Amino acid sequence: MVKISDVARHAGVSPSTVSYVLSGKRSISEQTRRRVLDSVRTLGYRPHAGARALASSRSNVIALVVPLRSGIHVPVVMQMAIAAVTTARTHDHDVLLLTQDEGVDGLERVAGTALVDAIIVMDVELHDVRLPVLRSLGRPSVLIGFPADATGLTCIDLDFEAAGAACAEHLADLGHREIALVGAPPAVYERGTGFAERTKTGFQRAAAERGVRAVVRPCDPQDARSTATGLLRDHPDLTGVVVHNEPATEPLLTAFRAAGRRIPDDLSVIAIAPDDLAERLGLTSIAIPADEVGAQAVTLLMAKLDGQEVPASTLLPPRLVVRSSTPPLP
Amino acid sequence: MVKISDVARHAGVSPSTVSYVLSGKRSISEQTRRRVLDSVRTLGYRPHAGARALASSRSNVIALVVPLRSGIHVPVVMQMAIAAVTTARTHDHDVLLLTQDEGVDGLERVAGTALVDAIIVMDVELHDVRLPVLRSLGRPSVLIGFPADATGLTCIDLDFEAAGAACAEHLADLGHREIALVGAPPAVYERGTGFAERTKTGFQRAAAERGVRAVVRPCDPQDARSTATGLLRDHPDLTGVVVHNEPATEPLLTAFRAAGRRIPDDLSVIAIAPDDLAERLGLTSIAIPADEVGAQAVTLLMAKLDGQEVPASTLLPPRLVVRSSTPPLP
DNA sequence: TTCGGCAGTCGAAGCGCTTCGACGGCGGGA
DNA sequence: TCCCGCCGTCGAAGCGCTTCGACTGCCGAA
Repeated sequence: MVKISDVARHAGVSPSTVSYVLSGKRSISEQTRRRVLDSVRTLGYRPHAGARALASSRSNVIALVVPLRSGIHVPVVMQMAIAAVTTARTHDHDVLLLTQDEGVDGLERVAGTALVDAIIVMDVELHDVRLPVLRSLGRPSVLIGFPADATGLTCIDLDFEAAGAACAEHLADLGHREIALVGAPPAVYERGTGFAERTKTGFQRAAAERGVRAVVRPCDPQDARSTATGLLRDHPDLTGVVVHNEPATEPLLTAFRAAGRRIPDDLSVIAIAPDDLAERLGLTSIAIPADEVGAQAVTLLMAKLDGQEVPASTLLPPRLVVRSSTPPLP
Repeated sequence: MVKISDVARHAGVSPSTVSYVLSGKRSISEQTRRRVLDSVRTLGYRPHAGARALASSRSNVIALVVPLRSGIHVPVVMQMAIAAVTTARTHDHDVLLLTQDEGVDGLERVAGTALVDAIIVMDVELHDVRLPVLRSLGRPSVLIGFPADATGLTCIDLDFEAAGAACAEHLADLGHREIALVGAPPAVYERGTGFAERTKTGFQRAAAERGVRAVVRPCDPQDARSTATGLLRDHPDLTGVVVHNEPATEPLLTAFRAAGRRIPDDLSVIAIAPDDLAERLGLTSIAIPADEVGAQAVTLLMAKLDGQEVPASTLLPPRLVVRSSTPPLP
């Protein structure tokens, strides 16, 4: 293994000079710089990560905690992870993969051993047990998703309120006068805050602003059929539906069709769902911008590592992709 | 930060004794052991990863290179990755996530800086440019998938030959007398060796042993329709089909139906494909055992890190899951 | 009784890097 | 002309851990 003293000898300088050339933390004459860099190249020098971490108390590694539970959409997670790794690399950092099931211990371990400098947690829950730990860990962190109480933490996610509003506005623009939002299962709403609630708020506000009648229904995926028929019974003039409930999306479409509504002829549909699902079903949709979330999470984390102040919450603007399920009304 | 000398002082021993208690590399009296472990616990000591790596030249981290190209099935990759992390943890190791596009440089970087002790590469190609690097890196590695020339490397994957055979046998058991394998696109076969070829070999061998007529066709996903009609025209007595071509699976089913064959009444179908696809389509199938592949890859790597000899190639036995697409013949 | 050997412990020497303080030389202001 | 201060470089002191050799008792064999 070639070490910094080898480079120093080869370049005719001291090890500390080599270090300063490489880190740029002190001014070095152009001539010395060049000589050192030449030696680095010809010797193929690579600083030892452990030694560097020990001396500088910076490992240049961040932890990424990925979720395991079944409700989540794997491609979205993967996309975020890849984006995170790619972005981390542009900041000269690497990514350590942790699974949800390591839980609190995992966080304490990687932070406590100084294996990582900072942490990204995906898929935080409303009352996540990891929150107090993250707050007291003494290392920067970024959460993907919003817990009930995010004080002292940095969070990022899609702006679900804007997403709800965008859906309502799109339908209003097309001429719909009565629209519905079919949301998460009742249990999710009962738990209080969260992305489900936000979508609803945005949807209702935008509809009100446009003078469009708006109804909101929760929906258990297994009750898709009854939700659909109930909705159509109570609101026979309904012409537009927003579905924010990934597993229920396909069943709902089936149920609407079974109830005699052609899509999109009789009923326009927008999904708030991963792009591949919407793509496959040909639905106008708002996707989770996974790449952007992953990349931004890392960017925020890097800023925090640099000691900068960052906004406590980052809401990414929704992007509505129009597909065949929301044509203009005749 | 509490360090080993703090523990030593608290326990009334020397730092080296603490180290030996923790590593178990020298015998320590039960009494001292207990005292040290108590101190460790009450002080909440965690060894500094960087210091440990520097002193022991072992980082206890392995790299996992995940593929990016579009052909791959994301949930399978994710499942392997999770299994790898979980298994690595049982061996007291962590996993660093690398993306394919870091390529050769990435491997040289993480190995050269001693950031990782060993490497797992997923989705190796037949003539992967990373192979020579892996061979010369001086660190253990395990490949998931088989390149054309695997000398000096450790590989693991599903046993596609056995999978092909299992499909043929299952159909033979059910009473089929003429069966077909619809495989990868022609280009894949032309490239020579690889999993496509192996499946074919196993399929043909088993069919021959059972006295069943067997035909093999490559298939481009966009030519699914013509492949299906051509197959049925040339072999009107065909009653069983094995599809080993993930993207073409659904189009092929559609094409068979369009050609007037009911599934499974007129035509039994087996897929060699990810479980979720087969599940969704209700097809009897052989899945890629992602969990097992990921876990075993890590186990092999750990054995190599321990200096043990491991088999150059590990072929995981296929498991055929019977669903509704292959009922017994009347 | 003597002594070899082993179990249990310690001290010290690194592992390879960063960083702090110091120092020589040189340019510019007084 | 003198001195201050800055630029560029060096030496040395760690960062926290592992590990090697050495030392001390103590037991059992001779």
